[in-house]
Amino acid sequence: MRAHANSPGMTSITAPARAVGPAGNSVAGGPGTSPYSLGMAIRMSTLFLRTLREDPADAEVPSHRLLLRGGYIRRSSPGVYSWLPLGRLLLDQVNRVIREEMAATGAQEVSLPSLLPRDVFDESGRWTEYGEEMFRLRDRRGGDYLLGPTHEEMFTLLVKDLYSSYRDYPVTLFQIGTKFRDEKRPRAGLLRGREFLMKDAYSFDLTREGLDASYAAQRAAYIRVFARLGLTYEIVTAVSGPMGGSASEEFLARAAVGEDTYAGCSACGYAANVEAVVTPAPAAQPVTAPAMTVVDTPDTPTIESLVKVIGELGRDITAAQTLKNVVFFVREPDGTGAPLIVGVPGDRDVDQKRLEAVLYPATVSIFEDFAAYPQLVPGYIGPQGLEGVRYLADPRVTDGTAWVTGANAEGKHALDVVCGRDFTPDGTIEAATVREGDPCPGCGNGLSMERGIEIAHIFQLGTRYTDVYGLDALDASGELTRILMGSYGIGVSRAIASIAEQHHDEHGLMWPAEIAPAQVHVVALGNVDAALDLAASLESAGLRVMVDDRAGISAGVRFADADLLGAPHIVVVGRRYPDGYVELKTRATGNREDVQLDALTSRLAR
RNA sequence: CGGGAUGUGGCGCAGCUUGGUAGCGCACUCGCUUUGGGAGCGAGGGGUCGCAGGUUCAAAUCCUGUCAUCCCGACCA
Repeated sequence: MRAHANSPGMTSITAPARAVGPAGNSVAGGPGTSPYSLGMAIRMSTLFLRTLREDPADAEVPSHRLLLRGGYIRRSSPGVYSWLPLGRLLLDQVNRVIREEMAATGAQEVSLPSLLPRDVFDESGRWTEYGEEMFRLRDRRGGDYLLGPTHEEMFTLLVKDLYSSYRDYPVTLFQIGTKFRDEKRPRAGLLRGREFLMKDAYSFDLTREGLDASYAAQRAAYIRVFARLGLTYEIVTAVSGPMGGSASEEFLARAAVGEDTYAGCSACGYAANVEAVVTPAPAAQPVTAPAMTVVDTPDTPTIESLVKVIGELGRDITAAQTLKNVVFFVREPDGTGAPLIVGVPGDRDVDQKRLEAVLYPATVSIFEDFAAYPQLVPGYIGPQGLEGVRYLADPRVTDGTAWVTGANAEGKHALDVVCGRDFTPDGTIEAATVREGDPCPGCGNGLSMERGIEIAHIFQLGTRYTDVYGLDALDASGELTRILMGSYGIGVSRAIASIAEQHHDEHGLMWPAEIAPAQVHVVALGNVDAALDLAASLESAGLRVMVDDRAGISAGVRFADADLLGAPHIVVVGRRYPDGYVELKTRATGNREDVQLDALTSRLAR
């Protein structure tokens, strides 16, 4: 495939490389100044590129550092980046892979606006639900608009606009475009931006089975996409977040700088985002504990101090036998709110991320208004005899389990407080922190915790949006059928950063051949004409080629830039060229060998 | 939103304590030399020192305010 040719029938309109002088800059003006003309190698002598020798001070993570140093991207404003020519070429390659795999599923590409009217989002509820994360703006007439964070609403309306018969379905549409989220704290370059590139696809089906099939097709396509992008990743079960929906999986690229934590089980293959990890609940057990007693435990506001004091009273307990009760304030999207007490084993904390995931779309904050609830004694709260406040317990708090917990009085705790006898929670909740070694819900073995970057999220929306807009199809018997929807997103710019995270060393980037902006980087040491000739012949053999034809640059700089820019193969046209040899360096391994010119193309092809 | 730090040419930094009219390295331009792993010598161009007030004969430097950026945490996909 001729990657740079954007129209199959087009041929080169530039002069052949051969005609260009040794200085590499002899063609002034006209089409020849393009560093990557149609069907021709990228010429560094005219490429809009300046590599940086030193790390920019504000770049910490490897992908951000190297993409900046290599001249792929430039920061424009916080969390917003420009793509320079090399970055743009890289992006084109990644988009090409995505488009090919989308086409293979039968999905059709469209392009919807980013500037969206408020009323559409009022109907879906997301104008209020999405919160501060949404970029909002106002036009001259005072009309409210937003910059799209995702496009469920618009796609649903688009399909409703055109389709009304069961004969039209199923259909899957996708687009690759810019998304906007007003991050409180953008960070790590491309990994978490306020403006970013996303491929989002939406499937529309008549039946549950159809939705399952569409979901499976997209999931399989994603597996192929990420394999071609050279990413190591894990598919984990997830919660669906602000988009709503049921079945939900995330693709997490393994990376130390990842912001998502997931739990994996090597024994049975279970993998879940830490938000979605299910705690195996022990079976209810008969009550064996003696009757509840209350003891004086002054100055024990923490679990640690409590365990110590109870021990001094002659009762050896561990933190895991205590019940910690944390008060939160839960605010619903409509603005109403109420306190909620969450009970977890004392050796664990409440993971607010997990808590919010369960309570979504409500938001959670730390409870402070103890004056309004005199029955709540901070540091000494217990579930027994608690009135007027909702109490949800960890799944490990099953009937018959006995706990040491607060006695709802300053300086007092209660022993042998038995669930089902002394108190009954209003329900269970997954909110406790998950730890390395916790039992796997699939098989009971120990879970391990890993960090990852969320590069894709797929979920079955069902009728979440089709209900809102009334997207129906007339079936064969003339009845209306509600359409079932699925949503499938790939963070394109984030995936690129993830590739950089997984494929680099101390010298620079190491792109997989499939998406490298140039698959071969030809370094001219002295003999620029020869290098250009070679580049042209490699290009005509179907490879994407970049050639360092810059004048007056020392060999060391050329080698360093080649390593930094990250083409998988580096070909050096140097001292043995007159004998018919060039040096071939494999970027990923650092291996170098002399290769006969005649054999080079076939070597690179395999 | 809490904590920490920083704003001086395109990039990385020094100068600020003790005010005196801006400097170093890289990059860039020109010349000569050099030419297989970030070359050498020489000559150059480029900065209202984040912004606004104030103190002072004089402010990058001192004072007040403000804005911005980065990092950690919290939160968020």
